[in-house]
Amino acid sequence: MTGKPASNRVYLVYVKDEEAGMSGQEKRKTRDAEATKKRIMQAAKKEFAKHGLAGARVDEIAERAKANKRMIYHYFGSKEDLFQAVLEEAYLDIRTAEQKLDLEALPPDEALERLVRFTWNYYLKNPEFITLVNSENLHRARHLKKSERIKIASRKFVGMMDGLLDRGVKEGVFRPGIDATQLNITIAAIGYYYLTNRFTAAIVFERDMMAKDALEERLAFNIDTVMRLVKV
Amino acid sequence: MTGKPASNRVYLVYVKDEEAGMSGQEKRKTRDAEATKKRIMQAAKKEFAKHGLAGARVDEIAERAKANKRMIYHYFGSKEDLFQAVLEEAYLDIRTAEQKLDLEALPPDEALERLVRFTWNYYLKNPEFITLVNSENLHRARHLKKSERIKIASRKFVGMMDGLLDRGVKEGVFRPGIDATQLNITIAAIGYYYLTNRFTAAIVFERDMMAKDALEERLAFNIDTVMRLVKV
DNA sequence: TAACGAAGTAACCAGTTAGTGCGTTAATTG
DNA sequence: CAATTAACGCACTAACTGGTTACTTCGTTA
Repeated sequence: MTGKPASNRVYLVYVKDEEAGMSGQEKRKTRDAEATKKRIMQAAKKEFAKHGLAGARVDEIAERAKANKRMIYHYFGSKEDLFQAVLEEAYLDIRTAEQKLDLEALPPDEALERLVRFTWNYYLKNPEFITLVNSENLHRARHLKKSERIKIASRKFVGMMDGLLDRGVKEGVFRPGIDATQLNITIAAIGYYYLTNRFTAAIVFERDMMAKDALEERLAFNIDTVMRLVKV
Repeated sequence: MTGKPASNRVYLVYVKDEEAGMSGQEKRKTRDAEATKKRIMQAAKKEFAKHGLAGARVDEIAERAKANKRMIYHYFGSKEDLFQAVLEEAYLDIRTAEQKLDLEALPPDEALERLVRFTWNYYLKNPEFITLVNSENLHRARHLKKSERIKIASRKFVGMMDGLLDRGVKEGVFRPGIDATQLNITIAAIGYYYLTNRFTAAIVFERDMMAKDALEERLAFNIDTVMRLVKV
């Protein structure tokens, strides 16, 4: 009736996570902002990859990350901002891995084959990347547009391919006049399409697209395709 | 107080759609199940293509179709069933168009080029197809799996390609040993990937992917890629 | 022409979902 | 060690959304 009404909320005491017999796993520290952020990012990557931006559920991400939903909003601001963070990290990861291929140290044709193999294997081992990119394109690259870091990393990547093609032409192993962008897109396409559309393709072609020999056959076919395209 | 309470709903009188000066367009009949169904399908195709299955809004579809939401559930049962209907129609449409190409009447190399051109142009003119397929793959082809009609149409399509390759080998214009499925996937991939990922690609490659000359360049590159792949 | 089934409609509902208010608890620092 | 700061958590809500109820009205046909 008078003054402030007493809070009717009930708060539980923190439960120590030292459950008996649960050792072996490194014990989660009680407070660790970076670790929590990382767990949220990982969980979000999975969830966004599985259901797309619209289909993903923030509650699900929180649960998977073993974090409170409030933390997501604390660290990332909104569902969309979280998506953007996840997407940016995914792009940066593949671009970084590409830089590590050290293609400059190899003869042009070997370098190109290595790139085709790498691209294929990266998609294969990081299926979330493909789905995230699909989602982002459904949203007309609205999020990627904002990332300056991605633009810089992309330029470096395109430059690397330009250099590789030039070198191949100079050494007489590649025919001249090939556009680096077109080649890049093709290398990505022949792997990406196979993997992203493997479910519908399995029905159309009545094959198990993910069988070990099917995957090997595809990689060999793709290398062949690219080599026939560039060789003199 | 007693007996049935009177309905408190207010019903509006049907509004005749003979708005002054709106002629020229063929007047919509007051009752036309087929037309309504078709409008719903078209609206759904747009909405699903634009936002994906999860992102699409049934209310939006109803509005765009100028139909009542109840009609969607009356004709299609559920949002998912509507998606399935739209997807099936989309697949049937491209498979039908392919059959009409009459590739058997052409020399093998010309037939193949025609198919590459057709595939590219079909994707270009039917952007919803690509996005629907992406959505369906996000859902692991859950809906397509149920469609027997698609399976039959697919078999016919694969058979056509098999025949074309065989004929090319016999006539000595194609090299032997090419797998029809791999080739098919590649033909689709190099067009599909370019178009579906045009938004992120525009950022990575800093190009306008949809500029007229960019599109022409890509088609030429794709034809070249396929021809180098199959020719002896 | 009465009557019946199909086409059409608006209001409603129950469950979901992104996002918050407001509090507690652990770590850090003066 | 007191005070401040940052991490964390529960309960809640406003808006949304797929689906339904309960009707009206049109077109056809027995």
